[in-house]
Amino acid sequence: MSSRQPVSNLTAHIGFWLRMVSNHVSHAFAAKLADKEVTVAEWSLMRALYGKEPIPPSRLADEMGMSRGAITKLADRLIAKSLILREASADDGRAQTLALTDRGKALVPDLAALADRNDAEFFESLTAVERKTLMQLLKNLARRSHMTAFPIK
Amino acid sequence: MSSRQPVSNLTAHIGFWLRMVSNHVSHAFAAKLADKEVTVAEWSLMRALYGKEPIPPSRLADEMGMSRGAITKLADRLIAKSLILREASADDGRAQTLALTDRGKALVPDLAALADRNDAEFFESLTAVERKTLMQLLKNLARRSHMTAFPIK
DNA sequence: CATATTTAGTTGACTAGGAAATTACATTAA
DNA sequence: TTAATGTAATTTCCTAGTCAACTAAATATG
Repeated sequence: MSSRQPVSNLTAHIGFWLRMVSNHVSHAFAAKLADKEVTVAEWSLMRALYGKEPIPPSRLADEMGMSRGAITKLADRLIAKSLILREASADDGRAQTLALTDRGKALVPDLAALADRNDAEFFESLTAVERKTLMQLLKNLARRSHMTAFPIK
Repeated sequence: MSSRQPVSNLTAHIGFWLRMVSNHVSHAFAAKLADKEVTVAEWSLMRALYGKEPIPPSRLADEMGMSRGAITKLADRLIAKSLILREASADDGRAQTLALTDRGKALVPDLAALADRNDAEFFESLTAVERKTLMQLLKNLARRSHMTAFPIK
């Protein structure tokens, strides 16, 4: 039944190029973060905590698009590095909250600068108009497909 | 030293939206492939073999942007599913080659159809002009940053 | 031509995530 | 007010990668 279907070229898909570029950008960012001994997921969690009240892991899981189990382990690693801390919630005996330590708070601006630099590095080869167009197209796609969680992987 | 740097919003980065959309597209594709009991990496390897002479794992590693060890294991899984086969190279006693089985060859067009459908699903909300613009911008970025390996993850 | 080096592939230890089971607490209903 | 149900987080088991060590074969060198 399937033998007559033509097999389209991979590179004919927008998704192909999207993944190609996205992966390279993420890889380059991961390499920059590695100098600070932080992973992309760790950065993402720290950024989510920055400038906010302590947040329960379940909310981070939703925001970051990861499972709760993954957040537990990710938080464990950040706690081991003294970048965040976990505290039992005052009002709900089941709940925990996560918050940046002073060390964590101090590190976020450095990492944010790396993120800025990484983005600039890849996209400054486009004109200002092209960048705006690209951003707008991507935002539209995200909105129309109801993409809400922050993209980690 | 870092305390006065402003911390830019994550959503200000093109890379953020790129990753958001790319991850959603890939996830949706993975779900479609799952019905056929194939992973994205498995599809990618099969597609790389399709319509070609047997290929050494080392070349697949380069093309797919994965380590050789990963290709060994990925190939093991595909062999277990009788979708590809591994043969010793005639001329080089160290080398192996990988090729699709008949079953594998027959499956590729089905999977390619899923890839087509997935891409259409996400991007048909754009106009033809917008799609073309997006594709072109991504291709330019890929070219300018010398992205060669196929994007797997 | 014997030995050193390089190359192809595999294997093992480790990392990071998901899904389901588990634990502990909270809420609802009888 | 006790039992049933629901919810928050963690733990366990599994998958799929990386990197580094290893094996075997090919090539280069003294």
